[in-house]
Amino acid sequence: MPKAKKKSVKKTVKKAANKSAKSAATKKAIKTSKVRAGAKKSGEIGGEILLQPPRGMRDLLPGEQSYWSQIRRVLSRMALEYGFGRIDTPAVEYANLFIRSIGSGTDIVDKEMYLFSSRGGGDKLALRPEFTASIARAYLQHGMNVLAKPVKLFSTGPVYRYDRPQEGRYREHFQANFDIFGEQDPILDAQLIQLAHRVMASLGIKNIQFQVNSIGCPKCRKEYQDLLVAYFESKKQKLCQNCKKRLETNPLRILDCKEDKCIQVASAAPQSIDRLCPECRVHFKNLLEYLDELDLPYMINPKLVRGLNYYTKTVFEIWSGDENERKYSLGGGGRYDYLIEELGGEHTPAVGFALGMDRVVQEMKRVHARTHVEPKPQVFLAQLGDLAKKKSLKTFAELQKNGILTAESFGRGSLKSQLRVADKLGVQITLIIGQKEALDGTVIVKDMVSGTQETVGMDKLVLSVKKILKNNVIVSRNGE
RNA sequence: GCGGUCAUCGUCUAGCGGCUAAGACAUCGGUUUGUGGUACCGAGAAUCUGGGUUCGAUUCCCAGUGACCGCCCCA
Repeated sequence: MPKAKKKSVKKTVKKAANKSAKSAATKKAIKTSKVRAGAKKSGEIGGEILLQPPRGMRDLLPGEQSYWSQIRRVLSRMALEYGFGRIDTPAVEYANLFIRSIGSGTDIVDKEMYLFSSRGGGDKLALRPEFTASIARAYLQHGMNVLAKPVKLFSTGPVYRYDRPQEGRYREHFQANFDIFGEQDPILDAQLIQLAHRVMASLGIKNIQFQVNSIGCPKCRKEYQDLLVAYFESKKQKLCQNCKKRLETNPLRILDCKEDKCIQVASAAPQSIDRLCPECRVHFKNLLEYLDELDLPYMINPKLVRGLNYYTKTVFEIWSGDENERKYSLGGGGRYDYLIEELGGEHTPAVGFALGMDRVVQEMKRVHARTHVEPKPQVFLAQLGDLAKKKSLKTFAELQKNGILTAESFGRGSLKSQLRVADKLGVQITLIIGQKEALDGTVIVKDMVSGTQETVGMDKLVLSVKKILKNNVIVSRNGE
């Protein structure tokens, strides 16, 4: 049988010789189960329980939450300012929704989507790899086309992509998503980029840059694509294996290939912005004028194409940091004027973008951005003895009701250990209820800063605590 | 999907083909009776999983898993 078992028994016996046999054995058993709690292979139903999340997924622990709440606060404020209504859609959709909207031939659909069947086996489902398809679905389903245009929708939540995890790249990651339906004017595109810029600025992330491009509408895109294919066909021998395939499936992506030889070929390729139809050309020109007017940091990247098929006209990405530190984009988006039609609605131009929240957090850490820190309790409630313990819960609730954030450690017995905790938490006041106080209906109010304490009646407790807190604030203000 | 680096208490690290795997931080308890910072004492806590080589593996080899990096792709 498994070596581990033999070993643990051996060790247990050794330990047992020294110490209390029973407890050592028990602990060892628990210890072993920490990582393995069964005998079968991982992933099997009824198999071992791995005490870790699946690959590419992670826990966001309390210590990290100040970044996340800061982002959420900024996002919801911006959403409000720019008139976006919050929408939440399921993380699971029918797979066809994504296949139709993102398009087969894209990496996201072809190799990164989590696909599964429902229990009945009939429904082909998928974990969402992005938001826009779901939002468009909801837009249609709930008849939002009758709302005053533009319709602006905002969402945050997890998305799932089955790719190789690295830093800043997770199989489950969180996106904030903004979509605007019903307007084709590029001023909306510009406004969206402005919004993204302001979100970053509010988070303390300076030094960002937008890359923008226009890939045209279906008409000029088709013409351009034919031209591009013809060009690449003529240079086919010089392309990498992948790009030879892309010639059939997604020729635009060749422009974005990182292989040296492909870069060389692509550098001389016709550019989409030179081949735009008059309408798209004007659209792009106007967008750039708006961006100039807003003084937003952007550069035109003619090779920017993006991996989703539904985009038309404007595409853009957000990058941060200095040139050599740039590893990945913080967000991206673009216009998708035909997606709603593709899904069966009336012609509805639209534009949207997604922000990678995990990457934004990483960036915030890198630039030591300010975070949102939740208020910490300034009061600790200590109890001593059975009667006091009984009263403590009620007192605790009473303090909270009066807006006094209070910490406690009711499970502890000794006053000393409770005071240690109080000190560690850095509270300003410790309230002590002992046997005597419980009988008298009083509380000891101890000022942790000065070390002085006084006994007050239970009815005066709130008042007394508030007074000390107020004084201490003044003292600390003067101290600054 | 391909390639590279790595894997020891909760965390950061040490170590060696062979005695009980060491330390720091953190945690918990104590230093007499109902009072916190420091100090002192004590406790619990780890060699990722599986296989191989070996008398003996935490150490060497292989595979798996995971993290990180590069490619691919993307947020």
